[in-house]
Amino acid sequence: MSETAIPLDHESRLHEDDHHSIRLWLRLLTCTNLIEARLRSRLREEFGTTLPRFDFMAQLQRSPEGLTMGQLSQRMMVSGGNVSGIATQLESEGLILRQSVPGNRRTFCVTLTIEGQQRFADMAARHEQWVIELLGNLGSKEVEGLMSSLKRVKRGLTQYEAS
Amino acid sequence: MSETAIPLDHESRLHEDDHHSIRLWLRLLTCTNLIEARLRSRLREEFGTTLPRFDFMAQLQRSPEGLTMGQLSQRMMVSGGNVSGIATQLESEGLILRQSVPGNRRTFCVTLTIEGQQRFADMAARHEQWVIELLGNLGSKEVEGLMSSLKRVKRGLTQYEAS
DNA sequence: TGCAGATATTTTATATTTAAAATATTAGTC
DNA sequence: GACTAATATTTTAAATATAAAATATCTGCA
Repeated sequence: MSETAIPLDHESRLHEDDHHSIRLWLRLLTCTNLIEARLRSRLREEFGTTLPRFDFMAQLQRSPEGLTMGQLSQRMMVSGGNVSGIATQLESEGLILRQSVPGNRRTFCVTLTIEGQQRFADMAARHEQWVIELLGNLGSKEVEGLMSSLKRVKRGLTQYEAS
Repeated sequence: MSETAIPLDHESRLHEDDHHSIRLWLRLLTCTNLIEARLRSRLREEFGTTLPRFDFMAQLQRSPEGLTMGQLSQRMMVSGGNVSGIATQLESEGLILRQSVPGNRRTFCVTLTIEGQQRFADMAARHEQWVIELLGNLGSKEVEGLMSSLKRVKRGLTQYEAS
């Protein structure tokens, strides 16, 4: 038991004759789910917030000039209705602003408030520590290899979409 | 624009000075989300079902002797309440059985019905095609490299949990 | 100008998900 | 046997997610 406990996860559903793409997909899913679960529980414990709210604020912090709801939806890879709901929450908590733009009355310019910036900075520092802890056992060679392979995966996915 | 359109996704939130672990994490998240979205929409279009339901049935098909609710929860990496709800649905549709076990009145033994097995077989064949399409642009060398690196990621995550 | 179609967002209805509480059962200990 | 703790599952409440409908606005064109 102490030697080689087989983890039970998505990969438990594999058959011996499954295609290697299936194996890769399930391993990818397992790793992502494991990391997400850790980050989610820590964000909740330490900051009383959630992953999508953190993600929302992270995108805004990266774009100090502000983002529209549509841009946030695209970058967070969730539906428009979803960001709309999260924005309503964060706005009511005073962490973001939804300002109307002079030239265009359809769009909003969403930015972090000062309080939102400070709050996010605290969380981001801890978040970075957590991710480094979670992935820190990899050497830089291995990280490089993963980055380039995953870039190919990503490119294959996005160009596939176009065809 | 046609040459090198920069995709807007989770990685858009990166800063120049972010740690390489953060970069890796966001790329992992992006790839997984992209694949999940494709699989989800196709399962809905072609079979009118969802990813968690497919996952639930996949785990059962892998274990013909049956699984308990707790085992399903662990392997699907979701909460117990979640599998409980999915099981209720699949049971009402006649795709699974939730049988009580003689020696232990706490647990259920969940199995696929004959209809469930057939239904799953149809979906699994298409699912495999989709995943091969989505990841097929990778050479076998690259898949091997990803598999071994992700194994290290996974090991780091699960042993980290213990410490 | 007027209008058709495209775009941006929100709303609605429904489904999913989690965490935590509730329920029920089992196991261990004295 | 009785009591405590652990285990297995379901239920509940709140948050999250999607798809589709509804609103509102903009753009282009005749």
